[in-house]
Amino acid sequence: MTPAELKNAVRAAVAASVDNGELAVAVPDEVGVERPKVKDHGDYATNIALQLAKPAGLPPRRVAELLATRLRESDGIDSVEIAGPGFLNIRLSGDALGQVAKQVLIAGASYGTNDRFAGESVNLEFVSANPTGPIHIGGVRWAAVGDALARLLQASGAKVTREYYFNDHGGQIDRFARSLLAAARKEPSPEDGYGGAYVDEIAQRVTEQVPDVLEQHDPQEVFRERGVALMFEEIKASLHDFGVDFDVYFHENALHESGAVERAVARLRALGHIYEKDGAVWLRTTEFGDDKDRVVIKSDGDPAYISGDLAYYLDKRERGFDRVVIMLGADHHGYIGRMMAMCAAFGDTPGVNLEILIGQLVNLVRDGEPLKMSKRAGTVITLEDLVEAIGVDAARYALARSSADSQLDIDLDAWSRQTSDNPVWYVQYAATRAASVLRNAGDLGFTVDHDADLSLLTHPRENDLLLALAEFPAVVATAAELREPHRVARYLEEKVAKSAQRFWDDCQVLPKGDAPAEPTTAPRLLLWKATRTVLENGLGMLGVTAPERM
RNA sequence: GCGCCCAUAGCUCAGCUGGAUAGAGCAGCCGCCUUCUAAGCGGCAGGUCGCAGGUUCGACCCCUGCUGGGCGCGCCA
Repeated sequence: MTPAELKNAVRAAVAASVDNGELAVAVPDEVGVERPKVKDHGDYATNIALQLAKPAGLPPRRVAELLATRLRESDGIDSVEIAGPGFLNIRLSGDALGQVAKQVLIAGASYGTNDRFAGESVNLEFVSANPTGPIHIGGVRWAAVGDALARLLQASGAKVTREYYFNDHGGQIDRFARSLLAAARKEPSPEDGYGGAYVDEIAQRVTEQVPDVLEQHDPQEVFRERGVALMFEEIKASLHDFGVDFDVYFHENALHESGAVERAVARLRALGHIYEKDGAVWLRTTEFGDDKDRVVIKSDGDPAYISGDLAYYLDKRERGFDRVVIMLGADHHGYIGRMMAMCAAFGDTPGVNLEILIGQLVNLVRDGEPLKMSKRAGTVITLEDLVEAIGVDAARYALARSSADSQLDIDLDAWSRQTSDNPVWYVQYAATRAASVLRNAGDLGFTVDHDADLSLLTHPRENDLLLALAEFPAVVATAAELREPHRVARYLEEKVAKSAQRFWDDCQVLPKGDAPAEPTTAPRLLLWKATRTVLENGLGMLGVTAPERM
């Protein structure tokens, strides 16, 4: 019996009591069932009686008694106790819990998927770093978290498009081009230009592609075009090596060249949210909660930066996305007000059609001191610096295991150590132990038998592990719904890997030496297979590998 | 001045959106390898959940005000 099935049973008990006239309440759509912190409180607990007591006009314990009586008659429930103010503590029968392992095997790679976002089309935009340098550490957090979120939403039934906004229109590109030109001429970088060894590298490569570039009549334009292209290819390659690939790379230039900006402004004008002042064109965002109105077309006739955002949002909606999600760094949180106002100005619902997630800053720490210098990028710490220090798996896991709402320090020494103070190793170690049991079983001629007698899984360690595996689909759904992939990482560490390690220690699976198989051999093997499946699926959602051996 | 995020064990962080005795990992101390990976497991110790009020049967969680830290408030992009 899974938690979802148990919820249905509890809800059915409520419905039955209502039908019978014992409870005068509306049957809730969803009832909560949780794992109690204290083991004595059973396998699962629900506070539904406390919640229904007030509307029913009955004491909580009286409601609890009514529900307990009915629940005790349900299949798969061993006992129901009323505790404290009116909690229902539920214990499952051994076989009902054991069936979870079998269900994991049957579902296989799809175990953990759910239909929370079925039928929804979601556009996730993240990283979107400017092609003026290697991808910096701020963008890396979203590379890991955003990609994990994409996987979680997909696992929850959504149709997800990963999108990267290629900011190739504004003045920072000109500064980059001037920096490349200066480097090629062996001159110092301009005051407002870009520094770092990579500028010299890119300038060098452009010069190799176009040997006479400095003799051309507009060399800066050559450096701009080719330098940006090279930089962008490099960014794509680093992200690919990091396990992150985008479905759409969208060019800001396209919005300006196609007339999309003008169309977006015209649309807003028709809706009555545009006015002119001081020779510029303004969007009345204050009408929708922003703290000041925003210039859309500058007095010199050039579109302001936000006009690209207007057109880009409209374009995404016209491409059919129900939800447009944008993930930004903490230094961009000031955009939320104007973006949400813009969304409302188009007649959409902020928070539903447009969602903006803010990730706080990440520091790389070595010897207790924040890293300040990068080999290639000067004072900007890059994706390469991180991966070089601790590897892709540790990097992705370290970034994905903490809430994006909090600033994060990544201790490079701890995460590069191949010991137990490195959380990703702990989870991967559990996964390799599962693999090794299955491998050794195969060598001994045992196969995983789907018809194994799961009622023999009565050891407390087995019980705990089964309960942990049963939680997975709900963890995935919650993580997707709250946009918090770190819940999956914590679950894998604290619930699955922990329970699996304890199971390993206390429950020998394979017979020793030449001894014949024990009755528990087959069900335990099946439990290991289910555990391996959950660890693989869970790590997979974070973009981390589950090795066969370490 | 205004706004966003954060504050929980010595350190790094969870806490399932109001429930039972606040949880992990590391660091510290004590145990466990005569067969599936000891990169592990068990135990001990460690807390005024930043401070002060409020809301209610019940608050780490919600509200208000402080304190401290990070980041922002352009006709830049």
